[in-house]
Amino acid sequence: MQTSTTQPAAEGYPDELISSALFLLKRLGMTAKDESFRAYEEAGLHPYHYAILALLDEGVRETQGAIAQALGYDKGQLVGLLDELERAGFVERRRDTVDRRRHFVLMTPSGREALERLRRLSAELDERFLAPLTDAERDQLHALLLKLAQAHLPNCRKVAAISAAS
Amino acid sequence: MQTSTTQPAAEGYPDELISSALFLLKRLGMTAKDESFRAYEEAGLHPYHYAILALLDEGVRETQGAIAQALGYDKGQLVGLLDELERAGFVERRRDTVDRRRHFVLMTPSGREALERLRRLSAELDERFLAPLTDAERDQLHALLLKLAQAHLPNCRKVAAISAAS
DNA sequence: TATTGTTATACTCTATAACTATA
DNA sequence: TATAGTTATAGAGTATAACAATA
Repeated sequence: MQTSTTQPAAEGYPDELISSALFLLKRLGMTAKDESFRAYEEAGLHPYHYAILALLDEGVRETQGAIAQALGYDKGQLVGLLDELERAGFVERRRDTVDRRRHFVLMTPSGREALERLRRLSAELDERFLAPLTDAERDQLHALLLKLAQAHLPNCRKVAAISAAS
Repeated sequence: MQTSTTQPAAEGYPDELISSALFLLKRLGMTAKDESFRAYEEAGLHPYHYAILALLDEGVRETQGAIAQALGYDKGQLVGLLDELERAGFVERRRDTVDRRRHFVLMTPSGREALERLRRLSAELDERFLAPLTDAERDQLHALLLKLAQAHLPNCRKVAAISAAS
């Protein structure tokens, strides 16, 4: 579709939007999400699956409710994600013997392998998306986003300890 | 809901996710989008309406197709947005007399007033969301996001000229 | 009666594609 | 035949709420 000759069409976002950090954050966040989804899809998984496996790898025996809370997912949504992971053989659900309403979720050996693959994929995506930035700029960006995350993402609050320690 | 005593539940995102700038960008972008939507909703509008009015304020006579292209919206989606703006009296559609398939979109005086209000709202939202950052850090963040935007957001490409000029 | 996990439902957002009127 | 705008449809993603089992 070539630009019409009878009218000088606008070529992109208005300047006043581009000069808003929040606007850029929203658009870039959506773009990053879309690109991630597509990339994970080629691996037959979703970023959510990666988050679940990464959480399980932290060593704590997690019930479904705890997983949903830690990742900020709806518990109904989590059921389907765990179904998929279980079908793929990456996790197992095991009933808690002392409280039979609860199910612990355990990662299997092949789940650990999948996690490794997902880690590499995640690193590639970071690398690709942040390619325009130098290493120093990437560190800057991460530090700034972390500050915002601690204020705005309830599930990032605990990082206060981490960032203080590192 | 208090944490159960029988199991040490995870309290938030896994560290490996938090250490990814892309992960934080995605989550913060979604949060920012949600908060913006809610705030604009109280004003009876959407961020998209602001984008459209801001574009029209740049002075060029825009057809609907040009608006959709400039903002990256689906043309079918734009129809509804313009309907709402027109119902509110903020824009008018006027047929192009030389090519009667086309409609120019013009902002009305009360549309200009609405734009002023939306600008104030947008500034407030930026201020509120970036509150954890100093002025210098906000500039840093904006510069970094702009670099990424020029690489990843097609409709931000033109800013190369702007940022070089400023 | 409250809680864990499951299922069903509905609602938003978006993408696609059919449709009209004009060219 | 192709294009500008409109309308209709379908899909993904998400949130809500009803439900069964257990406490």
